Amino acid sequence: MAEYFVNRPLKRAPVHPGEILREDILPALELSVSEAARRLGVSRQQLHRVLACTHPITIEMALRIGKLVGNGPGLWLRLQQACDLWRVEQCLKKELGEIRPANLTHSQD
Amino acid sequence: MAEYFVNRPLKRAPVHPGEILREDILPALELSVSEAARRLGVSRQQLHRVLACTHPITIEMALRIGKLVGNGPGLWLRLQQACDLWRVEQCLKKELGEIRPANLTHSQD
DNA sequence: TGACAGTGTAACAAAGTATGTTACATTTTT
DNA sequence: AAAAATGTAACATACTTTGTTACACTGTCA
Repeated sequence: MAEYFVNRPLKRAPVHPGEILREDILPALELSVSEAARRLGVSRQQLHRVLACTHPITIEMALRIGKLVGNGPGLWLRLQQACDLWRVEQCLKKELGEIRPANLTHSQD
Repeated sequence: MAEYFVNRPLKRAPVHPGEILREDILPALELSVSEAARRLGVSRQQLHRVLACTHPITIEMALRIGKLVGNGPGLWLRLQQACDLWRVEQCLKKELGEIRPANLTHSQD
């Protein structure tokens, strides 16, 4: 038991949702990159950047992809947010360490 | 029963996390805006913009606030994302309507 | 009363980012 | 071989977050 469900900062970067899209989803739907981009209403380059994991899945993109794939934007947003969170956490470790948690004042007003 | 748990687009904009921070959290911690900003390591103006709900809680802000409040960034990110999602959905309704969901090909390779 | 700290609001600049467009080389398919 | 799809790069554009500065208003306190 123990640490399986502990919400702890990850040691390594989470999987980028673009990778899942490229490796699993598009093949399952038998969609080429070009055709997927066309149907999503974005440029081929933009989709490519997402699939190459160099650009994030924005909320707009998540809505588009969610509509095309049929599962809604939630999954893609959660995956992307995990990536963003991890990245920003790395950069901010030092600054965050200097923020002291505020204590609740146990006043009984 | 029925529609309470249905994941349906909201009719009205979700509550901005800045409002919760301003109305509930900061008062409970007995922190002024100026002091909270100082402890968060951001400018007073930036915190004010968040509290006034004119600016979003970015991931960086969520990490800072989560550290100060003591509950982590998750809550703030979820609330903010709900706002963002709603806003973008409003702007994209038309375009999203034109995206036809892809059908799974039931191939048995 | 006056001094002072906190707050709301606005304008500006700076830095970063997502996206479309264009171009070109390489790979795959027909 | 021809055509289509893909990977990669550079550029411009628009948008956004943040800090800074400035000013007016409020409440507190000596």
